Amino acid sequence: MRAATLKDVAVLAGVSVKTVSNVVNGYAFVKPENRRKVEEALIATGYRPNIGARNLRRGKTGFIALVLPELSIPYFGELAGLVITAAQAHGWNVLIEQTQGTRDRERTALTSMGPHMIDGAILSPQALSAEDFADLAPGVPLVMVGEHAVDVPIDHVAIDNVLAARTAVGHLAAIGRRRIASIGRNPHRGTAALRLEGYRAALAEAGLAEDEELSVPALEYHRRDGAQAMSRLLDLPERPDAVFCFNDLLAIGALRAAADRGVRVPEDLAIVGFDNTEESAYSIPSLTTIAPDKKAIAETAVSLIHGRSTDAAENATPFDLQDIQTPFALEIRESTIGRTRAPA
Amino acid sequence: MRAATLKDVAVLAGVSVKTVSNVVNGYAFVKPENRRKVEEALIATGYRPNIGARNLRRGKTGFIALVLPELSIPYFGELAGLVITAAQAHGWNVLIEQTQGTRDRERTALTSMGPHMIDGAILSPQALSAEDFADLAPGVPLVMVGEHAVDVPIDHVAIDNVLAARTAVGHLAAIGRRRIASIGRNPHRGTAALRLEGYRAALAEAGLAEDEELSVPALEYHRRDGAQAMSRLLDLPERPDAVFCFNDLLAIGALRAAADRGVRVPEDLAIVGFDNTEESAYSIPSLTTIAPDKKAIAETAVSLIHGRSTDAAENATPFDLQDIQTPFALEIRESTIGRTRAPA
DNA sequence: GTGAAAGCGCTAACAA
DNA sequence: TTGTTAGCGCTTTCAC
Repeated sequence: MRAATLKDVAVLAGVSVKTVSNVVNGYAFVKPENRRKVEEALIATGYRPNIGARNLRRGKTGFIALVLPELSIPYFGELAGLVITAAQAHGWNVLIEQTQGTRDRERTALTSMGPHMIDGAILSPQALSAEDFADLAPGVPLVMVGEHAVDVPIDHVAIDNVLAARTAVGHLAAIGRRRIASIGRNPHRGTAALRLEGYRAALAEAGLAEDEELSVPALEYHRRDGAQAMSRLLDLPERPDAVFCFNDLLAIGALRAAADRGVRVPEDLAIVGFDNTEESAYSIPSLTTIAPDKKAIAETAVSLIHGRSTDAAENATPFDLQDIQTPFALEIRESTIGRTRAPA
Repeated sequence: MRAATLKDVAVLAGVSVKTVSNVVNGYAFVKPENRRKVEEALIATGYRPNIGARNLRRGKTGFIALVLPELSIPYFGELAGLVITAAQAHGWNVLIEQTQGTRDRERTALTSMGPHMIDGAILSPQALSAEDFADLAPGVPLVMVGEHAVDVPIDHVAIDNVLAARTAVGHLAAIGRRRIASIGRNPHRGTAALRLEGYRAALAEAGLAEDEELSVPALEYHRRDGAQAMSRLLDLPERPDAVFCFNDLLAIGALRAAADRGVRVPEDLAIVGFDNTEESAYSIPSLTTIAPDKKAIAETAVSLIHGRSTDAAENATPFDLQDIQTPFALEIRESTIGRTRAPA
């Protein structure tokens, strides 16, 4: 049984397609009698608008793309869920593109999505550099979340990474730690540079000397990398008494490595993470972490695209680049101050 | 600058749209000279096909829906990533719909996706019952993963839940546990019934009596619910010496509740989870868990839809309902056998 | 208020 | 081998 079209409904209701269309789209001025007839026919046929056709006609697609490394990474899973919810409020469906964080796949994700495919894109780039943005689908509103490739004239939504890192490390200093390490240095990640900067600033503020060998790089930000990096730190002749990890996964790995060596957290070693993934509230010990307002990030990013995409259609506000900072908080848990209470 | 259309390319190349279309779609018989001209024009214009228009014409949408409770739940995040990858191989994009596990949202997800919107749907229903499937978009291939609402003539892909649960609980019995609890009983989840059945079968096989109060229900399958349920079990006058949790999140919560009470895992209490989420390999202690082959689930589900959707178009194999079982393994870690080695 | 008809960009019959 | 053309289902002028 072929699905009902507008025309089928019109025939059944004995009116024109236009009238049916008016009813379907909530146009106010329809003769009550006709409206009734149409509504009946709508139900009788089980009519559902063909969104594709509508969008083709309207010149919009009804989709936005969300380009991120991997959905299996908790932070991105959580973020994606929030983006989908936020997008729904604007009538958008979300196409998710996974890049594994490679520059190549980030490029193709962006270029393959023709301008017809999507009304906009939100991306969390890991490896993309300025030049890659040259041949982007023009006219597609783009917003970057999290990472910030400098020198690229693209809207951006994120927390203040430097301040957040400073806050995290400041907390470690405030509880009396003196030999504070960091895990996550990475020349290819924009945020890594910012978090490292915040880390250094906090050390300086606390009057602590920086020790090069305490800043351990991590190429990937998975649990495994955190465990490896932590192992290296624990092999040092003079062990750190605290470590700031650039994300929660690294911190979870660090926690694991510490446990494997019999190093007590937080007594011997305090650990702070970054992202406040749900997992961090239940690890043992639970993880002190920077909690970005992910909902705000998702909603702001979607709103920006929404604004741009209607702008573009109408009177085109020319070029007011947005760089929006969303709130964050320091969530203090057992990995820095020890057992206090069971998690909620 | 308006995006280039087929017609623009045709004009520039000095041929007809048909020829351009032939080139774009890889049709073999095009005069070499024309092909060259078209290809040049393609590049010059930066042409990108309008997928929406193509699909409208072809009567397909190029999308499949993935309907699941929440992307922030690790199991679903991981599964979604795999589904997206598998779908890509068939040229599909994936629309993700989050239902929060409520029947209402599951219903609307399924019905709102008109048949025009999607070529098929994969769903992981939590609360949907047989009658809800009555008014589904007809003609849209559907496959259920994981949960299995009985009496519904819909393709299904999952592991053998009874056997998996039996294996998990059998393992607990094999390491000498005698008072084995379970967390996750739930009248509204199809899998819960199966896992409970496997739990009971394993107890019987081990010659262990079943104790009603050791089967604790969980309405949600989040970490918090696992912690609450575990607390209840630890309040019992006669505590269990092992617990089988119906998913990893419950197990993580149980781990946390045990730690809060000073109950040692696995010495005092062995814990087994279900799903083998990445988190379970890094918890402290790491979690013994049932590891379903998620990749197989994702790929099988997508293949089924693919088969159905081409079937439907062509000679319609009438009705051979598929109920496919994918492999699983028992991943034995510290939460049942104690410290052995650091995770890889 | 409503109908007729054009056309969004594409594919595919049919002709040439 | 290629051009012409009719729609896919919808929205939207423009008449009436």
